[in-house]
Amino acid sequence: MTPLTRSFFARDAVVLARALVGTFVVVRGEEGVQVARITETEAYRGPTDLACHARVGLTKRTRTMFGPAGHAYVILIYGMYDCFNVVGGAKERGHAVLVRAVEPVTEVVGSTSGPGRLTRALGITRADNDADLTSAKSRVFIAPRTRRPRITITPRVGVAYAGEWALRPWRFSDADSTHVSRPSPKSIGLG
DNA sequence: GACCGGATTATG
DNA sequence: ATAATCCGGTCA
Repeated sequence: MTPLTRSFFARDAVVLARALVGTFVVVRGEEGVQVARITETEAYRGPTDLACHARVGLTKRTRTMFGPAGHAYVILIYGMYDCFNVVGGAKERGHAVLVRAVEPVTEVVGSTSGPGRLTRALGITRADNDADLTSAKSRVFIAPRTRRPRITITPRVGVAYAGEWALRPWRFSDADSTHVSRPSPKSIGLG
């Protein structure tokens, strides 16, 4: 599989999030290559988006987000789960897309529906933070989709603290895939 | 240098 | 419903 090029990623996170549904995550582990198709994403649109980590500006943690598009932004949440994001944005603006679910193409052990689950199943960790997803030499990269999925659009999950930003319809999922995450009870009833 | 609270999940 | 579990961001 051939990785997508930089220009694919260097776009507004909302546009990129939608375009990433149906693309393939390729992970080159020690026991071979794992491939999974992205079925659910969320856009995080830079410093002005109060749900986005970039809202605090350029820090040690967010440095990757403000770097070049097409790199991986992997962070720890709740002390125990890694989240896999893809850096977007035309001008290193702190845009990123969270990958919330994938469906296995090759054999993958464990559930891949849910941001914390897919990283565990695919073996993606913070060690992969800042990896260049446009290079076939990277341990992790992303390859083009082979068909255009039907997309379901909903508000983002788990960002109720972000006020009106939590209502933005910036979550994109494959309408025909069963491999999507279940919204946490906390996020239900937002409006 | 202490404290707070998550882009979640598993279990009761 | 709630515990598990770490660290970045914030304030002192």
